[in-house]
Amino acid sequence: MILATWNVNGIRARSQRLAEWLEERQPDVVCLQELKIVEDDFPHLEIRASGYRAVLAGQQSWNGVAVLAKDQPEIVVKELSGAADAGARFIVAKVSGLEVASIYVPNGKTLAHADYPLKLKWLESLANYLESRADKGAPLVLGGDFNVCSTELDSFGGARLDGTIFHTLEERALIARIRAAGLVDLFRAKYPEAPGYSWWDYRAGSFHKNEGLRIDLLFATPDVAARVKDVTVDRDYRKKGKSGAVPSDHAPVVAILD
DNA sequence: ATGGTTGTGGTACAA
Repeated sequence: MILATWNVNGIRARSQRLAEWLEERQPDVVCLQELKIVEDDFPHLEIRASGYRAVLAGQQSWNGVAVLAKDQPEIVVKELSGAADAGARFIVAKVSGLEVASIYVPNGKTLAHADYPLKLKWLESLANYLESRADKGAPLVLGGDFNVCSTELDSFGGARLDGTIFHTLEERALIARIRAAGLVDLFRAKYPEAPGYSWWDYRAGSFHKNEGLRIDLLFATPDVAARVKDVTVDRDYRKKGKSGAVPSDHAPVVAILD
């Protein structure tokens, strides 16, 4: 079984690359973020042509999250209780005996910006949701763009950027709460010392210089985590496609299970 | 060198 998460940065601009990636990678369950599309305009037919079914929380121009799977996912919930940000950033679906959450954490912009406390509130609400799950034993996968570098290792800036947005003690404490709720960071569990960057700025040759961040994370309950054989970043999908198609600024993160 | 690029939607704004 293959699980994945990918911030596509606009499903319209990325539908061809998405189809190529699905064809090549054949994931069983995929969390997508930054669809930037309303539900009525979502390309369900293209997704279906690739052999997948989707459920989503959509929004015009910004945000938007989906769960794709070869089997039809069933929506559990589309709103995160307690989160102040009303954007389409959260969806939980059931598929193949798993509960799958696809999330897009608010960016926060800067510590001085009004969005920063909203980001913390959103992460707090997520931690609350995970801690209060009715059936804590049920297998859960949580994939998405967390917009937080969990440690110095997760950022090209290392300790230099400590205290700046994505690198604060408050943000990191909330990621720690997700781990404390019993979820395993699949990449970090497998590779304690690898950077594992999944995002590179479009500007200033960041990808070429490998100045990236590991902000796209796959978490899972211990029963699922125990089945993980490998976790990889599909870096080739951060490059232009054969047809010259522009990439997302994020690469897919993939967990291969037995 | 205090920049750079992209997506969406509409010539601004978020990332």
